[in-house]
Amino acid sequence: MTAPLHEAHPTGAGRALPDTQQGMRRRNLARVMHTVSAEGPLSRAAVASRIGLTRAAVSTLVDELIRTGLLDELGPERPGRVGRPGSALAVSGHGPAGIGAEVGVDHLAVCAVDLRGEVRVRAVRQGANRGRAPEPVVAELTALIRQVVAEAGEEGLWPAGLAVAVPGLIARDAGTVVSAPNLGWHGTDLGALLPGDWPLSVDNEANFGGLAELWLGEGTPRDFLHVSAEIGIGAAVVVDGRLLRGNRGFAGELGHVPVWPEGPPCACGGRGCLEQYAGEEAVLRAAGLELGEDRVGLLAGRAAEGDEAVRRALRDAGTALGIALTGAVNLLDPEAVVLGGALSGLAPWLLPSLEAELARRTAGPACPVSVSRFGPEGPLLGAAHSVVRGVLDDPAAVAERG
Amino acid sequence: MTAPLHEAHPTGAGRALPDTQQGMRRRNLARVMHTVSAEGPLSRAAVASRIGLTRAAVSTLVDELIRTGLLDELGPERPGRVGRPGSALAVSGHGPAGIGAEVGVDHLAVCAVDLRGEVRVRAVRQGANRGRAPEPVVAELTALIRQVVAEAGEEGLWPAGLAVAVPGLIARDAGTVVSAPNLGWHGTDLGALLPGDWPLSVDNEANFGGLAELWLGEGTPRDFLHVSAEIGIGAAVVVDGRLLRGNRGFAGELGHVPVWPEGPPCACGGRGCLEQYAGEEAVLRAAGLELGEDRVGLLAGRAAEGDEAVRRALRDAGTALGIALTGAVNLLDPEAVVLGGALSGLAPWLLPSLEAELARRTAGPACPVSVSRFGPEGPLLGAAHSVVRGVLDDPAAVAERG
DNA sequence: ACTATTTCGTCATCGCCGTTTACAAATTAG
DNA sequence: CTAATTTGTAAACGGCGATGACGAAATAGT
Repeated sequence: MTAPLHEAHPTGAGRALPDTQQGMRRRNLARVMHTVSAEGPLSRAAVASRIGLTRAAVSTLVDELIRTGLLDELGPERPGRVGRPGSALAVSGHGPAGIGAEVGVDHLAVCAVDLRGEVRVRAVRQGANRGRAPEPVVAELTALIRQVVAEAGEEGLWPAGLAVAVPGLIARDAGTVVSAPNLGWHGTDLGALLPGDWPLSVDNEANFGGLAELWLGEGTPRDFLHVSAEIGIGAAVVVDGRLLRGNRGFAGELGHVPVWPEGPPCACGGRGCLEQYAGEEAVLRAAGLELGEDRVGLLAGRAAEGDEAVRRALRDAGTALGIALTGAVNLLDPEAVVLGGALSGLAPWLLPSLEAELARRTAGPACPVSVSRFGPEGPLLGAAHSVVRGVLDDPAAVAERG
Repeated sequence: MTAPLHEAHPTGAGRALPDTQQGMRRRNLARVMHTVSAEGPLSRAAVASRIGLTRAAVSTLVDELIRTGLLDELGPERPGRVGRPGSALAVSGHGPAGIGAEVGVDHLAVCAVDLRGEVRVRAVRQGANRGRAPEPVVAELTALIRQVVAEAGEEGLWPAGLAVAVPGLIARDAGTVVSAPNLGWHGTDLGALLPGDWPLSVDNEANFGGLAELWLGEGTPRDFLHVSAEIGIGAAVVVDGRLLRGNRGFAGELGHVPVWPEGPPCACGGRGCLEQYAGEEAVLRAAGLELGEDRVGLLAGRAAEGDEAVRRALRDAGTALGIALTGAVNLLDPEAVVLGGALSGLAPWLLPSLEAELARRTAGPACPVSVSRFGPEGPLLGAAHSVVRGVLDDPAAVAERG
């Protein structure tokens, strides 16, 4: 093919904001931050060559970022090459921090992450939240948050925002929990219950887990499916480095993909949904176990001991997951599937049947399936990092507030 | 919720090109073109208020676009309001045009679309292409293209690019047909067979059909699933106004989503794929008909006559489609599902069972299903318009060449 | 009919920002 | 110790949108 290829879905069209010189400046500040953040200590010249601007332009951008405390000048690099050594720049470990919080079925967790991406403070509170009213649970969470914020403050960090991961459906662009069956919450406006001191975002646990994988996973592609399961089975669909939320924000409801269309009825109104085969309750029932605390640990323990009923239950769950994922993979053609959340702990017993099913139903090479490094920590990390990313994406905004 | 909400998946990060003033200018030229194109004749002041720039800035942008022949000044508007009437601007009907081409199983089609979006020239050539070698088919297509280009030239249009719709899998960012089972083509490099005179793009028929729906459909949302079927069943997944292509460019293979996991074996290696229930061959077989020309017309005709076997076959296909779409809708949460291509002609008999199945398996309000206005013309229109969109997206580039 | 008001398009000026060019500083190569 | 290379900065330049003012062309009010 001699002629250049045309892109049929250009992105330039959907831009909403007017394109002015100030916007250009803001975007370039963001690109400097992202580059330094992603590629460690870097000289001005190195940044310039990476983002395609001149050294002079980068100098003024870096000056501004140093003035606002978002970048630190570490001093001259130890040279190995010819020429004057550059002055290493690094993202500051002080200043704005992302506060992540998680409402789990069995615990509450909060952490503070600095711009470098390091977890600086964390606090966890064990205790079953299933069936408790939102108000006392959120009150406890607020106490934890205030504690973490205070400790972070002692280290020179101030909260740039708060992100809360919840196991349930969240209304898009609003902090309202539409439905969290694990907790028994419905139509709960978290924004009204949480402190309004900082910018707040609330999102599905699976989504934040997927974002953690995208931002922190090593070698994670920009197109993948991140599957995580508690009682429900959720997936984060990441396309071209962006999380797909869907029209109402309900995208990723893998748990209600039909697997055997005439299977057992499901709460959603359908029959034979994935959740009926690979959901926590279904697996426990198939394994002959009862509901209780630390159900994943129980399953993993029994499976490791060689309990045949448990192993068979997990094998069957893997098969059902494989069927549902075959559909998803055919529809989305992702570069990889990543198992996170509770699934990562059960992966050894799920993976064989899952991968077999996926391979059996795929013509060419099957989509690779891997296990998240973060396990149950993914959502919390993803939440905190979403705030950090927000700062990296618009450093000028934070400079105005800081 | 008092605090502003934070976006967890900012787009600013992935920008590849350096952000310079020339880029800003180019983007603003594009925004002017898009605005005028989308909202009909508009004065400079109206454009300015819409895109957020000042009248002065828009004036210079418009001057440049008029100089390069992309915009026309129609003269003073007839005023209904107080104040000096503006001078109406419209997209030019001369200059660059998009050439769309389609390789169908039973026909070849080519058309030329001007920047206003109007089809100015079209040419169709009936004749079965199934099983023919690529070379003679593409030679015929090339002749049609040259004919259309010549006729367009007489109207003052010159080709800004050529886009070809093919019923099959296309390698991403290359003009190679990986597999087109309807035609019997495999690994065919169309770029080498087609004239290299213009920028070329090749894509799946379903994708171009979905883009036509996105760009030309009235009231079509920016998030939807466009399903079309010939022998295979393909879907265009449109997310936030962008076509989702997937890692290898194979996204949207709805035909191989498992519907009944232990159903009849499929060429893909799986069992019970949607194609085994709603694919053209399967429906014809279930209806007791034989393969032949104009198979869709045959089915529609018999169904209209009241043939019970045909109606039952279509009803069952609708049910299978409904099951597969339930999975897709749960995964993507689109705003709508649109049936296009051959399906639009059969919609009266498919829709009832399809919608019933979708509603039965959905908890809240089911995702609305509609039928494309374009029918079998969608892919051709989408292809031609993709070239036009490319011009609107970067008018400066075309000015350099024109 | 005449004036005031409103809106449109344009022009000159200004400010912002990345580029270009030049140069001093700091290192390695020979 | 000199030449070559690379870094960071400063000054002049040029492109581009914003600002403010002004004439042109319509309506609204008297």
